[in-house]
Amino acid sequence: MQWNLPPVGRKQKKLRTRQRIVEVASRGLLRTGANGMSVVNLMKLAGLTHGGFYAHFESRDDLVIEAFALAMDRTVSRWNKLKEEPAGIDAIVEWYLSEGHRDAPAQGCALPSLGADIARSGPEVRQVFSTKLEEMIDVLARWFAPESEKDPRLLAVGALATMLGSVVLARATADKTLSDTILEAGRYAVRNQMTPRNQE
Amino acid sequence: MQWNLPPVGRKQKKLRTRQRIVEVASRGLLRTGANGMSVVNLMKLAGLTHGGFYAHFESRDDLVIEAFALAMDRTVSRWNKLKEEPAGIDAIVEWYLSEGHRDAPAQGCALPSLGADIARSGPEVRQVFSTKLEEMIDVLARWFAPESEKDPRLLAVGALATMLGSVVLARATADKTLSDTILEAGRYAVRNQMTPRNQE
DNA sequence: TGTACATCAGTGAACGCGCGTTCACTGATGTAC
DNA sequence: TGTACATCAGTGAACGCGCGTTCACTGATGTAC
Repeated sequence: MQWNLPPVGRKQKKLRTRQRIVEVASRGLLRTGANGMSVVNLMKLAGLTHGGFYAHFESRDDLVIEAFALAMDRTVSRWNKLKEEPAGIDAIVEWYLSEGHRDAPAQGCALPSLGADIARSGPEVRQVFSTKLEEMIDVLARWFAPESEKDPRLLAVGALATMLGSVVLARATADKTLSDTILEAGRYAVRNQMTPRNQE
Repeated sequence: MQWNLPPVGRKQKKLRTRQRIVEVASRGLLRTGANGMSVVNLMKLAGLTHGGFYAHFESRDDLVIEAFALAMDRTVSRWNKLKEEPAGIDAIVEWYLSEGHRDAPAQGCALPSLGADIARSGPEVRQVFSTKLEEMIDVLARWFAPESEKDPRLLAVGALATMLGSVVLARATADKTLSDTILEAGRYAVRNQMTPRNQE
């Protein structure tokens, strides 16, 4: 080899492995919570043994931060895709408050699954969270009553809080009828926030 | 002793100890999450050693269920007290979305702290949750636009979801300014839900 | 192209630790007379 | 009231287990010539 590019074969394979671990972790942690998955189980799901983990990450905490950031990115991407549809923000709201999203946390938004865990985490995790949250707010804010005298971002935050809160409640409820009602209540509440009454 | 009442001294003392453990646990778990506190630490906080735990509870899981139910009862009681005030439901909303509530999870509502954990728990925990949630909805529903064509309970659920979601977001955010804004957005959103626009 | 050596992603046994739970014990309290 | 015995709330050492992390090793891949 006379061209002095770095050797790519092994490095690329390692990078793909690393991405697979983060991917598997980001879905697993949404399902089990930030502390619900061991390094052993995680690596097993990625088709590896646990020892190799530390060739890719400094610690389990580091992986959790990356996995968590990826999960939030995935939601932002999904929203950006959904906003292409004619329904626009309605498509986002319908998806967020759907039975499908409620029943498949691993494929869904990180906020209902990990929000409380993040609140208990260190400054690094919370900093990542804040950054990604701003992104989510920005995506939503573009649809929110730009003619209103209220900051669209404020309206977006309210709608996001309503959606995530509804999903938390709907997932925790044992009774399916009540759970479905909660989703409906969430959809109704968000719709109300999208065209707010004038303030007296 | 000729009257055949049960001996009360020791039994009452034991009952008080048991209540103290549940009390300590209910506050500790709000702070740390359902898996964040060991039996050893819990008993230490209650001023005891860990061995005695099993004189009071069959297992740690049993204690968690009781502690969690107590935490939800405490919130219901607080709301019932707040509703005596002239401000009525506004007092509840103001408390829920206050900086004080955000910054003291152990003294607050169980939903933002434990909601996601409950969703991952067994049917017994979720059954308790559903029952207590219905109580919370009932308390809130009495204030919600009884003249509206919409079920007041549906409005109450929407407001509760917005409040709990806002507190989750506000607690997770690293940036205090953003966190305060989230609380404000929550208050604004809930106010909007209390007098919904007419549906077209 | 073929051969000898270097690299390093991934393996799996082993570590120290904290966990939930058990159990023989203690000593303060209750009961019997 | 005093004495002898029974009860049992609480103690603390010990258990087996799963955890995050370390490390000597392996064997496939890359490099040098």
